[in-house]
Amino acid sequence: MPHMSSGGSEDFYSTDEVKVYKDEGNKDEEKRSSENLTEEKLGLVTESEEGKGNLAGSERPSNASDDDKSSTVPAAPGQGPPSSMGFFLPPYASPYPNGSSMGKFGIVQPPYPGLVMYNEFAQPPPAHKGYPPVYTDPKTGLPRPPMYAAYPAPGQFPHPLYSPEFTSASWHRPGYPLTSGAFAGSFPPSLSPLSRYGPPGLLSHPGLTHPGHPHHPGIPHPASLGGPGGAGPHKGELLSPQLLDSHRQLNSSSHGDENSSSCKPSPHHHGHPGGESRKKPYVKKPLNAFMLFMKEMRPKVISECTLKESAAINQILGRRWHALDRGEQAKYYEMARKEKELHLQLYPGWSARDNYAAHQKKKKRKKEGECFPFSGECPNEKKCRARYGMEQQSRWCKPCRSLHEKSDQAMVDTDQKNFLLVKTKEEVHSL
DNA sequence: CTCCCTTTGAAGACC
DNA sequence: GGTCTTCAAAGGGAG
Repeated sequence: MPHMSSGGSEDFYSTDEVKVYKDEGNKDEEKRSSENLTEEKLGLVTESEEGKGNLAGSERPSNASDDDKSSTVPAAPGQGPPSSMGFFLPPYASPYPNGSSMGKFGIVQPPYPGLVMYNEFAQPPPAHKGYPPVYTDPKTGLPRPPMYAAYPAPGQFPHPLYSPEFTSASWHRPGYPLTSGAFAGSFPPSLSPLSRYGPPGLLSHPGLTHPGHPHHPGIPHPASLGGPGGAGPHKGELLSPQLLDSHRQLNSSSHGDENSSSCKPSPHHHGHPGGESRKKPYVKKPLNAFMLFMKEMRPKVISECTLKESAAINQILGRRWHALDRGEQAKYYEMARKEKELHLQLYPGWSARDNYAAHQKKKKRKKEGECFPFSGECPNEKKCRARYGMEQQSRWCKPCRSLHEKSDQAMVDTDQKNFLLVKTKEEVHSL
């Protein structure tokens, strides 16, 4: 990751880069990027398809050093040097705060032979590696291991499976905050397709019903717990009877003690607007490559600058995404592909359309957001931009133009801000 | 309390 | 088939 080696912050203050991604006046660049990206993406998937082994080989140089890296205490997010690209450390902790984990899965058996298990990550780190600090979620007050902690702190999870006898597997324990987002916001992308979804086979595996939670099926499906309630899909008809039953169990068991907090809706969870939908969990869309990347990189970016607004963070992440080379992006495309694959297997009848209905209100509002170039009403800049393109900005309505200028300026501001932050950090560091 | 912002990608809707 | 819209995550900000 040579381009990230300077601390991953160089992109923060590259105004030019901002324009590349933000100023769509740079048509050539955009077009190139767009076209090539499409091609590249196809290539990436194919590439990763063809070279699954390669992922661990040529494409895994950063991961390839797992062993090397594992010789040191793994850094918690934001603790490691920025240049370490910590997110390429094997962040394969499972996302499931209720104790379900990739590790458990690994222990039992891969439910889908077709799904490649990245066995090199299935090995726990040596015991001497220690554990990263455990943070406390300021909101929930619950212990919150680093988002991407590969090695959860001992004693943080009262789950029996985390007891010493499971030590060898417990390093897979979820390094997740028990977010109110009902796991939705808590899984670290993993090269494993099971990073978000509990192994379907385990969902109703009687053998995995753990003693503390007799009705707990073991591993909830994050996507299925998309609703703030985090209790399971309401699209029961979309689930297999097995899964449905599991989710019912989940609902009735309320996730047990330590996880009950995950059922509390978050004020910031916008998964499903509208009061009623808040009570009705649903099957979420599988994350795409960029979403996986964002999830992984967000804490890192946040730790590198004081920005907290997601919009700003996402802009940075967007630029970083473009800055990734093929190999690195390929990992995320591969992860996304597996996510999708697993999602499909878990919810064969599920369609993204299912979630549209719950957003009708929002949808309607946006639909109403038509461009009225002369009335000065245009709630969505992209309307004019899409309609007339950057070449004909003169045809854009006023709001669209000012919005566009504003967003450009915002980007510049953000970058200047970041530049100052980075500079300050560097100065402080040099002292 | 709810929605917006902001990003990219995937998928569905629509013409 | 091309274009548009919605939704995935996230959390501060605004109304």
